[in-house]
Amino acid sequence: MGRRKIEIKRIENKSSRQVTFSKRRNGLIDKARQLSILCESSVAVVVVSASGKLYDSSSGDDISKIIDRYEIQHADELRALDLEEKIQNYLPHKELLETVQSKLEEPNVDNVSVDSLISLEEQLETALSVSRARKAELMMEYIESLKEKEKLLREENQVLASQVTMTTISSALEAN
Amino acid sequence: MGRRKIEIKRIENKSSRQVTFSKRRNGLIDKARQLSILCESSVAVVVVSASGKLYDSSSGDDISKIIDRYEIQHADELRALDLEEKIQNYLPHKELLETVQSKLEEPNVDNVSVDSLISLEEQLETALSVSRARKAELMMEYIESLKEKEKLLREENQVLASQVTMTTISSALEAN
DNA sequence: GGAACTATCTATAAAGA
DNA sequence: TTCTTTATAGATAGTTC
Repeated sequence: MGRRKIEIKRIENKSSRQVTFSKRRNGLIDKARQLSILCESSVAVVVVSASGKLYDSSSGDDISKIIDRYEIQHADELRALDLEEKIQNYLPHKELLETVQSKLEEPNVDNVSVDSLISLEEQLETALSVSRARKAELMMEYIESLKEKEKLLREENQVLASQVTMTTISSALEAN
Repeated sequence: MGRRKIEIKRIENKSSRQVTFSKRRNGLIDKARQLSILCESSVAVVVVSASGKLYDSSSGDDISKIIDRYEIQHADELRALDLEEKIQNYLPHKELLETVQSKLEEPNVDNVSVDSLISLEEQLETALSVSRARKAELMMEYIESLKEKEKLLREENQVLASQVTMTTISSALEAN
């Protein structure tokens, strides 16, 4: 639906790719908005440009709610570590709290409650370090993907550089 | 773009709402696919229907990678820290410690160990949050530097590509 | 200055009622 | 399927950083 039909393949011209990206991204987000209103649903759209810039939108509900919903669905896939953690770490703490509290109500307190507190602290630390580790992991993954991209670019670069050399030499030879 | 114009508001008829949902959802996902191919980007779409059913699609990369990318971007904005904060909210352990302390302040208790526990915990928390923040900061800096490097490579690449074109054209001209 | 990105306009391909 | 409305290609101008 434009001046002419285009094939669905990477647009080679950088600036028209950029223009198309911006236009179609807006179009997509508007379609998402319409779907959400027309059919009372929630839609989240996340777009990452080639340059790594992030664009997101949501309609019908908060994007984090929609993503949470996605993560709940895929809980088995380790992505929902989040939820798993809540279940695995939060519950024992609750129990532990109750234990500590009940211990406190007993007459001869000290050692037991201090021990419980230490253990609570340790469990809490574990839970926190898991979520921290998850964040670090996400960042590391991202760093790896950037490094990979860099490597590919360097390779492409080298091919191009040798092409320049070759064509220059051959045209010099032809000149003689 | 149908037989007649429709207003963007909830479709009241249940069955046509259902039909529209299905058609537009597919259309949206296809548009996402096209955007990703045309502009070498990654697009994730998550749709939750009114009945709670989940539909998702991704193009250009795995949906979890795209969502990870979203979460990294919003790391400061609390989504990645989510759990950490939630745990801290669910477990007001500082208050608990204070409660314990006040309970223990009654006759014949080991005050010293509780005091040192509280102080230890506070110090630990401070140290951890500082080093955590510092680590995240360093990683973000690193990510920025990688992005910058990528940008430079892309530019260099483009220069080389145009050189190849130029020399090819000029040697073709010389041949005539 | 310059690269990256967005806005505007019109003709037309394509979505969808 | 039909056939109207809409999205968007292409070109270019403007904006932001």
